[in-house]
Amino acid sequence: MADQDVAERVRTLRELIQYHNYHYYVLDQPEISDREYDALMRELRELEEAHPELVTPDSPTQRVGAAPQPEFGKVEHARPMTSLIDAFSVAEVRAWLGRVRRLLPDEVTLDFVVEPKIDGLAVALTYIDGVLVRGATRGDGRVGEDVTLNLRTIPTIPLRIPAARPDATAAPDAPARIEVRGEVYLPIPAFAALNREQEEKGERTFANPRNAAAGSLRQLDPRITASRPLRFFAYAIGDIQGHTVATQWEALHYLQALGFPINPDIAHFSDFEQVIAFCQAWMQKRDTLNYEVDGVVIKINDFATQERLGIVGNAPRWAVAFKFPAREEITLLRDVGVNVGRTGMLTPYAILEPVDIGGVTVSQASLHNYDDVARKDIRIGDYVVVKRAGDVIPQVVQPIVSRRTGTERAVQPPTHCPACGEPTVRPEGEVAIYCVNASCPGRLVRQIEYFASQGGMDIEGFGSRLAEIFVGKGLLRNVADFYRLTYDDLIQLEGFDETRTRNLLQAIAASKERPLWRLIAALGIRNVGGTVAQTLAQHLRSLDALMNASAEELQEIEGIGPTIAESIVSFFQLPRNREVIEALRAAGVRLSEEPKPTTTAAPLADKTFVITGTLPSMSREAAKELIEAHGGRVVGSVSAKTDFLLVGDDPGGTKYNKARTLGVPMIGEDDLRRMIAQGPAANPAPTAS
DNA sequence: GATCCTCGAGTTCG
DNA sequence: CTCGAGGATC
Repeated sequence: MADQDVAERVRTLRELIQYHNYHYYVLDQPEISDREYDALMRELRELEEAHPELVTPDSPTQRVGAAPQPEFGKVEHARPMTSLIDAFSVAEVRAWLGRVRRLLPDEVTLDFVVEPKIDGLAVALTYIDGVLVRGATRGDGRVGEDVTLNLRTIPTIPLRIPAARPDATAAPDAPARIEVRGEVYLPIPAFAALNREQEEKGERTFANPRNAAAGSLRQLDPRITASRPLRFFAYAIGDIQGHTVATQWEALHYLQALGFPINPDIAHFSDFEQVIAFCQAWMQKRDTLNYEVDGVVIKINDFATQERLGIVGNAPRWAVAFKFPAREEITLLRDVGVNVGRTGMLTPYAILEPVDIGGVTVSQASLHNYDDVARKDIRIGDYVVVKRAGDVIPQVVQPIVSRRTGTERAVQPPTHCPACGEPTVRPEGEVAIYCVNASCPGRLVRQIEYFASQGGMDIEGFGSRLAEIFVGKGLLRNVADFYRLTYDDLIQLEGFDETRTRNLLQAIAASKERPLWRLIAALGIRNVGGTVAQTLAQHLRSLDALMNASAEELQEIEGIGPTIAESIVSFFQLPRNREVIEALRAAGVRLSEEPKPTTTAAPLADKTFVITGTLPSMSREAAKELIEAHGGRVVGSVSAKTDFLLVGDDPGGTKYNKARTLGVPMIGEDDLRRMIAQGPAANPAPTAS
């Protein structure tokens, strides 16, 4: 590249970075992902390193963040609030240690303090003679905004130190002056509640807890800040007079003694392998926390050693931030497609420019329903925030409105079914849009798929791909046609040799003997899933009884109300559906069942379980059957009525946290087996999480 | 009539 | 897993 071009590129990069700094730090509305931003910074840094004559004092590489907003007073930090060197892999963390080692004499031994890196925003609190006199945001690292009034509304920030502590341990005297640094953040449940509230009020929602915390702290009216449940953890001393501390570990405990909340999960290691293990353990654990953690900060413990290593650019050499893979990216929404569900429900889905989010390439995401799309004002051609949370399934969070060019198109709900072309219907008061054509081929594919699925008749080896082919070839016009398929029908299909053909025919034949409730569920009656089907099967014992029952009779059954009863009656009123039943009967499918012998003194009687995570030695389905076989019930979500949470590896955050707040005992697979073996009275010793 | 609990339906990538 | 909506209960 010619020197002139380099100078031009450097100028362009600086303008771009400054623009994005402003959006990120001042407006709390980033337009590009952290990754894209990092790439810009990296390019600029490399160019400046190759051409030192181009470096200027105001280059973004020489500063952090953006200038403070004019509405707040400016505060100069006693010592600059630096940023951290990032490491995106274990190898990069090791490389950091290697660089540190080379800068120090061999006889220096190192030990490390590690802290989960909470995704909030950094603040500095100044106390003089024990009184909180000022609180500031980081701003550009040198000068921040005075948000004292807002910070004073956060309950865990002491207004006076030493703060009274419940354990009544003797607290040290307050130092003459201290600047305490820490992170202000918003717990995830509070963030979700806040967004719901904002939505109801028709105000803009926040893309993530960090933005919400930043937005809450930057309120000009402290009463608004006070209404947001912000929290605080102290993590460093910026400046101190009248007391000395020698290490980071000591500093943290001194802060705690003064009454500041410190993160309970900090640790101190002298073995670097334990540091690495800590990082990896936290990467696994991050979904189970009720606050966002985007990495682990590793600091060299000894302050004298820190001093020797010093600061390069705007980041200290003695600390590194091990960053977890991103769970959120920004990408282009290319188009919006329409899915036809088994019930005829039409759901929009986003077709995205493929983007890597935490190691997985995401190219599609459900958009739920058209109301949701309209509420979020998502348009085709928008850049959108895409999140892949602990639940793995990607979702489109919101559009980047400021990045619009004016060529974006609004998303139109379909007026005609994409599969059959019939006009669509939107029932009064419902959000969903339906195709009501009973013989819509799109619906038929999904109905067939559902009939054969694991929750239904469980025809092994028959999935969505085959459902499409079989319907397309006209081999299946309804679910009863499964039992008419012959060897000759299948062998002609692509990919079907003799073995595969025989296997599928065998699997279909085996499905004739499924329990009655599976057949009822597999029929796909609206509002009738596995649980309701079991209730119906237990009370009525045969499909004929179900078919001939009136709505009134059905409502006698506990758990069946007017809506479900009506769904069932109208399903069997359709001649088409009665014909299918007769065909199933003729094919020899089991349509009734014997009354179940009453279970005697089941050890888990009347106990409700919720399962989360991966169990060591059995599938969740197997665990469910085991519990039900011994009289217990398994439900999908934790509530006050839940007796036990069965916890496996990598538990989901929602259930785990709810169980913890409600005090629901947590048990492991071993505890469950013990409860079953020991009989009804046995209470488990809940294992530590 | 309000509130809590539970169920059904749809869903991504490799 | 999350959402919306049905059912039971006060």
